[in-house]
Amino acid sequence: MYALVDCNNFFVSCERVFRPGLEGKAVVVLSNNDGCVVARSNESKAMGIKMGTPFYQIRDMVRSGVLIACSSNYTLYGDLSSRVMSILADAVPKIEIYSVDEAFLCMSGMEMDRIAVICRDLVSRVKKWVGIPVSIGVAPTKTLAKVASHFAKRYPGYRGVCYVDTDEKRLKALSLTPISDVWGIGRKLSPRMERQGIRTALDFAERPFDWVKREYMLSGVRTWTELNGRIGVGEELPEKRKSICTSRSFAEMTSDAAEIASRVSDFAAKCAQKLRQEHSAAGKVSVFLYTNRFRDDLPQYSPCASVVLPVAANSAQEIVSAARRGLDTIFRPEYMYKKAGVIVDDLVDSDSVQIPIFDYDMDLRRRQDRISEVMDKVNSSGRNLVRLAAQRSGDYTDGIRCDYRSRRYSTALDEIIEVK
DNA sequence: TCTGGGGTCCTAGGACCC
DNA sequence: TCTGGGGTCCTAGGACCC
Repeated sequence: MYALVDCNNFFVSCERVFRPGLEGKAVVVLSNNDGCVVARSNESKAMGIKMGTPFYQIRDMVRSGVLIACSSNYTLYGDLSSRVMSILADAVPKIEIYSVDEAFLCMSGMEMDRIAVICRDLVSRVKKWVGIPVSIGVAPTKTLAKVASHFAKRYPGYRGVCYVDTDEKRLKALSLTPISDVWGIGRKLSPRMERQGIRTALDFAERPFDWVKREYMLSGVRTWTELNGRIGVGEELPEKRKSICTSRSFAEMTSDAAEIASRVSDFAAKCAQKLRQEHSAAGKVSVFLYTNRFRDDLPQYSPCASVVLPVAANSAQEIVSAARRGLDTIFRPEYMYKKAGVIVDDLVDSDSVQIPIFDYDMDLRRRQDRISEVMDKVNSSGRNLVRLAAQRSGDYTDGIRCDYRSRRYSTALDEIIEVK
């Protein structure tokens, strides 16, 4: 059995922990730049506000006081997430953290009675110890556990935990689940399925295997298998990432080459820092640019350039210099850019990097590694006190709008101590 | 005026090989 | 007019997730 633990309206719940006055109110959390809605309280969902709604469309509701907006505060959410996860990890032999607000608990070999005790306990413990409400879905496969957790979340009668542990319950649950709510069926697939007469998860699960395979190939078969109660989704998520991306939208569009170059340098330096944090090195550095896709009155351009490094690297100097070279090949001054980013790919373990035998300046590499080490130490406060001249004077998150930002309630103290 | 960021996996098709 | 067949590997783009 799997238990999927899902934090309810996670970002909103995090804000509520430190502002109890938000309880019972219609609240939304906004993306970077206060651009669009990324989390909603039940009350704001009930008002019809959709995920991804641009903020300007609901600004009047905020002004008139019927809706409260919070800028996103990912430092806070990350900290509360790790507190929740450590409580979950302590309760079961094995946990797979699936996202910032979700984890699968592996309950294999346990009696249902025991599972029920653990789950009930976790709902109240996480609420009491961290202040975050969670819902739990229990079922024989991950996809069914997701279905179960939706019921747990939607109907208070379940008191936070829903079990799909018999075939009867499975069929009932699937018949009440719209196909678009199924894990793995997204916005492109669900309209297509509906045209084929598939309205609910049960409609899909009842189609013959061969038809599913022909129409929806491997990923369709996987979902179909899981809905029918047999494991189709693999066990473990890899512990190390395979690519790392740092990107931001700009508050205002720009064509300024120097401005964009320094932004890209910031993103590249941030990627290098993330690489070092998980002891990885990148074999490839890519840069991408976007014009404003919502402005159909303006010419559109969204290039991407990749630079292959002769030797996998993670120093700020090397990653930034590769990113700048890539940028030079795609930058065109006649466009107005709204967003840029850097992706590092082909990651390898940093202490197993292949060094060429000939034509390689080992001394330079050692110096760069040493410089990175010192930079990381000095910058461990989170403020970029030491940076390359190519970077901007601030940090890569500077210049983005966040008019409704909460404080770093749970991490600010650590920061002050470290700076001292 | 104003529309996020960061990942994974899969597939089709091209390049290349014999 | 007419131009093999069958593999593998890589990559870009598209789908999905939160």
